[in-house]
Amino acid sequence: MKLSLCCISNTLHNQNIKFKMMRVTNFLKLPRDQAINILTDRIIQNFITLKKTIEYCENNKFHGYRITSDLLPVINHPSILIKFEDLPRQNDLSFVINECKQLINKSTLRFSSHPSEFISLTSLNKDIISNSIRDLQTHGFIFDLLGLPNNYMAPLNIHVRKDGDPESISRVVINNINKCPGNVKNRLVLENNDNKNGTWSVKKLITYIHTRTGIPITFDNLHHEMLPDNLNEQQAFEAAYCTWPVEPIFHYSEGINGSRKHADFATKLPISYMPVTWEVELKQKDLAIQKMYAMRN
DNA sequence: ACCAGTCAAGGAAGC
DNA sequence: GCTTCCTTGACTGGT
Repeated sequence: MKLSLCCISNTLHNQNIKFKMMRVTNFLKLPRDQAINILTDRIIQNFITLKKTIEYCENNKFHGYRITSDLLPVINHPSILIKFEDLPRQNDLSFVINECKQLINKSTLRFSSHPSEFISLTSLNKDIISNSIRDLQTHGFIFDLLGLPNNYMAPLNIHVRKDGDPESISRVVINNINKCPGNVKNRLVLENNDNKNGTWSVKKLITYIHTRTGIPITFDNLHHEMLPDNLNEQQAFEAAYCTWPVEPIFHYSEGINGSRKHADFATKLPISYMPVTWEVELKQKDLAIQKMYAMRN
């Protein structure tokens, strides 16, 4: 059983090793130079936290790590728009990023990222699409900087969020995916979703998008439970599995009382019908993973 | 030192 | 057609 940590280690968090944020309103309140300096300090801190979190995963024999999308707060916001290379202290940034890169280079972990829920490749509004693609590009850029594979070994996983006619929505999605640069497109994968009466089950993603593009489909057990679309768990798992040219990264979580609110800990273990790495979306994070590894024994 | 309120985003759902 | 909620963890500002 291979398990992967999502973004944050609660253990490190309790030691005050945290990812730093910055809010748009706060940034805009300050003189731009001062705001950029504060932001840069926080970004450098974030790469140090990233390094410590990866080390923690290694030391605890985890099998993967989902890199947080909050490494570079607010830089892509339409009213801020800073290019990474325009940040000050480039030497300091290069230094911490290189440390992460070296660590990743000798690591056996699978790395991934799950860009924000608010990224939309389905919108008919051009600004929303260009904002979304810019955000994805930043993810691709960071993955490149960290020396991560430019392929599905290091996937960028997003949802198709809009419900409705799968034929017309899929056409919009595919068209917009094709606008993404190679370092995004080569890594982009799509995950099943679970809105009430929702559209994007594993089956629909495969039928309307995978078969036309080859884009791999991420299986999420909880989303599948909420929207099975006439496939049982094994069928959905195997159908999604077959869409990946490399070993898949799937998502495992449990809801509280049949809801989609994530539970603290697992009560059972995911069934790997075929070998996969499971990203564990449980609130107790690394503690939940450790408990799952202990349950196996 | 601590706590409650706030915040970024697009879409869904409720009225 | 408008408002509220969803989600997340850290920041902010008041005490």
